[in-house]
Amino acid sequence: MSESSAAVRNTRQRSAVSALLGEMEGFHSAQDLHAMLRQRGERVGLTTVYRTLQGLADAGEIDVMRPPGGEHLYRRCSEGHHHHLVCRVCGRTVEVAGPAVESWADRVAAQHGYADVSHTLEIFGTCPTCVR
Amino acid sequence: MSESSAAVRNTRQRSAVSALLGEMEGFHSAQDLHAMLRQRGERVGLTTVYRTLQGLADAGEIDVMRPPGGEHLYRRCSEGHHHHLVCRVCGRTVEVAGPAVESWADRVAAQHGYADVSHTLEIFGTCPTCVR
DNA sequence: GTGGCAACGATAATGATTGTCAAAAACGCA
DNA sequence: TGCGTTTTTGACAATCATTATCGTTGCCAC
Ligand SMILES: [Zn+2]
Ligand SMILES: [Zn+2]
Ligand SMILES: [Zn+2]
Ligand SMILES: [Zn+2]
Repeated sequence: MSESSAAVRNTRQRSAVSALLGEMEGFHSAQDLHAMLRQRGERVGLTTVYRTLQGLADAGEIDVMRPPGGEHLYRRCSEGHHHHLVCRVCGRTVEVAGPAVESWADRVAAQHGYADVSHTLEIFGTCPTCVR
Repeated sequence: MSESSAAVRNTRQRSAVSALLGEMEGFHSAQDLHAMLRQRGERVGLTTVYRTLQGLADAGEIDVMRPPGGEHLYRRCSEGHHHHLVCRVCGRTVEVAGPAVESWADRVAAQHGYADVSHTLEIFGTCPTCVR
């Protein structure tokens, strides 16, 4: 049987990725983060970066965004359901909450008899700094 | 100067793809559509299906959706800005309009000084038929 | 008709992500 | 601190949807 140990081990690599995410402002790709780690002299494999990010995402500790025609982007976020206002240029991100939107989505889905409702919502724009 | 011809030629292949899209209910992938065309005996290359779909999308005649971890999906839609309530199982789609959401997104972006605002929004669920 | 040029399509290339699996490292326990 | 078990790592190969090539085909304006 054995529902033994959840067994999530502390490794140098995991710490490095997590720490890096703590310092980043906007969203960044796995390959970006991997490159940054190498520049810092941290020795972490690309595969491990992908795996770690996926794990953190599954655990709800970071958010994933999949922009049109690009790689997946990751960012450490606050808890709870929220959405993002993201700068197309630099990735700077503002977390936004829209209770009205949430209820609207659920209501619309219910009206059409859809169950197990979820949604995705992202707002894109050019941030004050990047408008030049 | 010549603002000559938009030069969009009528071809058997383009007609076939467009016609097929007219009969489909929900969203379908390029590969799906290509397979359906072949079954009908239509001789259309996969590359052409991709190209045609992309062209139609650029022209605003069809909508594209990029579900998590899957291929791009295409569907012929009505004109104007709208969003989709999509069945995770069968792809059945309802077009929904949410003026309140549109203005909310613009307002939020403006409050933070973001310009050139756009957004993406999709609602997912299980349609009445697929709930069994 | 016919010539120019867009469209086609078989094929190769791309590129992010995932799978593989032997070697390395954690960690509970002695 | 040493050991065995189990997880994690990471170099490399594999996947797979999409895109780029580029010689051929065929639309269509004249
Ligand atoms: Zn910016
Ligand atoms: Zn929401
Ligand atoms: Zn359904
Ligand atoms: Zn909208």
